[in-house]
Amino acid sequence: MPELPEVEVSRLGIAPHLEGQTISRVIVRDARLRWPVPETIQQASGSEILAVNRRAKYLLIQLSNQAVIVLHLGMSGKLRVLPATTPPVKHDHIDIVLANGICLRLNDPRRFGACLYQQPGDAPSKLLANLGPEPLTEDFDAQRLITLSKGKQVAVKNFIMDNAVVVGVGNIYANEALFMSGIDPRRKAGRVSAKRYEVLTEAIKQVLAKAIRQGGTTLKDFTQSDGNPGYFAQSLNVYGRTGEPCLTCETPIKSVVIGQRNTFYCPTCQS
DNA sequence: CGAAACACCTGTGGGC
DNA sequence: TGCCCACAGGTGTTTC
Repeated sequence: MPELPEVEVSRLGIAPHLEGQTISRVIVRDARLRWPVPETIQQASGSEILAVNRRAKYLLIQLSNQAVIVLHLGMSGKLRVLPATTPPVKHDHIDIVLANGICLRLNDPRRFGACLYQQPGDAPSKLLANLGPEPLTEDFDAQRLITLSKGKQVAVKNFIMDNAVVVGVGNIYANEALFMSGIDPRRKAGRVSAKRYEVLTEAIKQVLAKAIRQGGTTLKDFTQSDGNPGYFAQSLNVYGRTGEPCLTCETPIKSVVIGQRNTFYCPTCQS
């Protein structure tokens, strides 16, 4: 489900309901997520939620006891804010129940998501250790792409989807940013000019920012935390449009598999 | 070492 | 209508 815009939209949706509230208990109906949900998460009970932050596609719920609940939505995770009395449905794995009767509920059919509990004394999670810069900050710039791509044989599409290079660029927005930049996704990262990396950097920032403004991309099942869909799907130029005319030149959009992922591009506009 | 393949898991849509 | 296969927005691990 989520790339960075969808995670950010989720964060914006849930944060006002959580911040300043006290956790009364945590219900784990199924601990079998990507990693087992730790028993220690029960220690969150009684703590106040100070902030809901985001790093890459991880949501970080900062607690008054100095611990952090780390959530990742994987491919199919969804967060809803509901009355805690709402009967759970299939794949409603975790509830973070608040003292005011509201709960944050995680539903994740494929269970590729994660819910971890990081305490001050714990070894720092390796998950967050090797992440590149946030794409919407000035820490992410063209020079970084130019420097890191030197000599790289990997396809430029895989390069910008590498979380060590820049975080948050998933399959949809990698395809869209490369279309906006006129770059063939199959081109080797080391064979993209500095000038084009300047354009690509701005395209990544623009496409992610616009997607956040539009509430994310709803393809099959993404919904904002209020249950409404995102509206970015209607802005997609190439993703999922195999055989349909390029919106610039009317050439049929092509698809190829790169790095196990479906990849869409215009053979005329991108080189 | 870098690059590619594999793994995890369930639901859905298309073709027959 | 039903069955089977292919595929899905992510990312850590294994293999070459």
